Amino acid sequence: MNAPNTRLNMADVAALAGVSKATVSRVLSGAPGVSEETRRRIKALVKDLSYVVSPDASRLSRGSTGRIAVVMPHTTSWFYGAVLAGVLSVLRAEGLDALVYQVADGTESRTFFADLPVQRRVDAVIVVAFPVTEHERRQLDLLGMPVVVAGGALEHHAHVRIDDTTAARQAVTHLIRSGHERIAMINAAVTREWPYAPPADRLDGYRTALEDAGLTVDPRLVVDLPWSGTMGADGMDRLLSLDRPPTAVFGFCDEVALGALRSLRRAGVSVPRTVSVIGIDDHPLAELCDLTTVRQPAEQQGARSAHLALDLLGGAPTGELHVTLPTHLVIRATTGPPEDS
Amino acid sequence: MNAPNTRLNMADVAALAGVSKATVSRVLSGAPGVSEETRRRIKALVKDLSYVVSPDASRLSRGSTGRIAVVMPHTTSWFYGAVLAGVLSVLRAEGLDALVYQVADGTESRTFFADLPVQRRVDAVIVVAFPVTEHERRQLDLLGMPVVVAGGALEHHAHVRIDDTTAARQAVTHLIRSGHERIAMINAAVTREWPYAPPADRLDGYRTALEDAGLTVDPRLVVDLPWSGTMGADGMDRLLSLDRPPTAVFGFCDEVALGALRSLRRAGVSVPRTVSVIGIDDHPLAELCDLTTVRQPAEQQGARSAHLALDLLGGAPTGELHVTLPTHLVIRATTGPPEDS
DNA sequence: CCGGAAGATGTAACCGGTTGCGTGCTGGGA
DNA sequence: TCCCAGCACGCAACCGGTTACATCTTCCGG
Repeated sequence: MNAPNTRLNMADVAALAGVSKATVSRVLSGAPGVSEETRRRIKALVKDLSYVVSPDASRLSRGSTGRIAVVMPHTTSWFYGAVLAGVLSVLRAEGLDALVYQVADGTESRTFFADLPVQRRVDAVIVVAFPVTEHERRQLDLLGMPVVVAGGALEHHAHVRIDDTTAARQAVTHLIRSGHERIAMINAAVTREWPYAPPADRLDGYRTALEDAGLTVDPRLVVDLPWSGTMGADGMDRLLSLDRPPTAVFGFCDEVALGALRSLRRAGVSVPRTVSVIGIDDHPLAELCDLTTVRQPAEQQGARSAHLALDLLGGAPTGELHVTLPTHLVIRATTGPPEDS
Repeated sequence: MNAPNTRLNMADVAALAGVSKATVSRVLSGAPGVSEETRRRIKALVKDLSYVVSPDASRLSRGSTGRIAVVMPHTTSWFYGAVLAGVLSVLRAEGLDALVYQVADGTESRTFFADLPVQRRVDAVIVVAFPVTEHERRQLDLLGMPVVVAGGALEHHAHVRIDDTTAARQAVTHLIRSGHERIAMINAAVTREWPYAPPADRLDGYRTALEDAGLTVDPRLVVDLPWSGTMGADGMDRLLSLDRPPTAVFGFCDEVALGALRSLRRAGVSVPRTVSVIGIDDHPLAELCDLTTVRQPAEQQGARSAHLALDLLGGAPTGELHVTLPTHLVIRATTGPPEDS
């Protein structure tokens, strides 16, 4: 294989093959109207020269960019990485490229939705677990291209997600079945700047699970904290300082649950003997920490979103545009019956 | 602000403004030769119409794509996500887009380096902590565009990384200073298919730290395992089955160390009383697990790589092309003096 | 032996910008 | 008053493909 020669363009290849650009183009795009022999000859030459078409030029005449934007608030945490992995694997199979936009804080978000830099650069947008304000949603509507939401939902748009309420119910129900009655929740606080839906849904699941079991919801056992790496630990500290601490704690996600575990360990509280802990996600490190949790399929959410985007691009929305993927309880070593039972 | 109108092109804007495309182009690209008044007028019109130039068309005439490829073996683990975050933040500031390629297993790797799909799609490539075979390296050389390696090194190319040997020495020296003499290492096994450099370097640091302290290197205390989520746990199990288990364990990275912690916890071994554990990375969850570790600046490595790529694109390699970032010992609760001291 | 359909290939316009060069206008110095 | 520098702007070619349409063969039935 020779050196990939970027200086080479289709006209050169055509000249070398003794045909016109049109014929080369037809061969390369698999269009009909070229004799089998010519086709073979050109293909061989192209391979020999390591010629590749310019996607930009191609885009210009064809109209589609062959790219899809993936927008996420950050790339560091497991969930986003996993969703991205799912998206990428599907797109790669289709020969599409992914343009990743990290839109972290409020300022970035504002400029992103004001400038909409994805305009004209991509054919579709996949928004990953993004707290979108009403105004931002309207901006997305104006984009004039398919928008798919992964790990969340957005009016007017296709989405792939889990049922947060159900996931929370699965977690809390497991605690109830184990015999717990004083069950706390450490939740992520939602603000107008951060209108993230899962906290409310999971809180709802927590509440209804308790109510369905005939247990009362004690507001002192629900701790709301702004999102941070140590909010689980902070929340647990607060719960431990109560007169009657809970016997079980449901964390908004695994990272929160792991934070709670740290506080319990430092306080010398035995887990799960004195306090049980459960989270949501099934973060890879949850396994290493023996954390009981409710697994959500992150990579699958990414993959399905990508498929949805492709469907939408194909113009034929064959399947359902609103996909909810199932979650599963994964019992490990941080939950058990309460001490007094 | 009106709806971003994708149907609008520069000719339309020019017609509306009563000028030629050339003038609009000059205004939009900040080129000289346009009166201040015309400039203002066109800018206002452009804003009013929410017109954005087509980056592809622009690329075609200008020659550069305004995009950079980021190639990584996977996106899920913290390190890659953090590097990506660093890259993205720098690129965004420069108005460049990032095309992310996930090249996971051997097959993907082979096709990636054979087809070099990044050709003509980007101006530069950032390769993140990627085990690159000799043949693949040569393919990269042929690419004819700047290549920067983040979290590793590659002949002929710029790179940003940490000194793995030093990092390992920092970890092991900390254990030695705490009084340990039987120090084990759980390392990632390198194969021809996976020619990843850090394992060898970190092993080297482990060895030299021991030798410098006058300690002998016991080969039974070095466990090599193929990379997996539970290799830390598996390695620790093996170490625990020795006649004389070590009093301290150095994990190839934090995930390995956390795996070791799980085995110790399950075996009922007290940490750090009976066995101390240390890793490398300072994974965000290391803090939640109170894991002592050597911190490496992942996001910075990404950011510096991006800057390097930009420098290289600018044609003026101002600074050093080989950057080594410092690592720091972070002492938490999984290390302490050995029991018998 | 002839007309015409089907298939292979070339021609040229077009996608949406960028830019070298040319033109027309203005103002200042001789 | 005349000449020319200098500025503002338009013209048109070009970037590298795609594709509608035209042209030329070739092979068939009549």
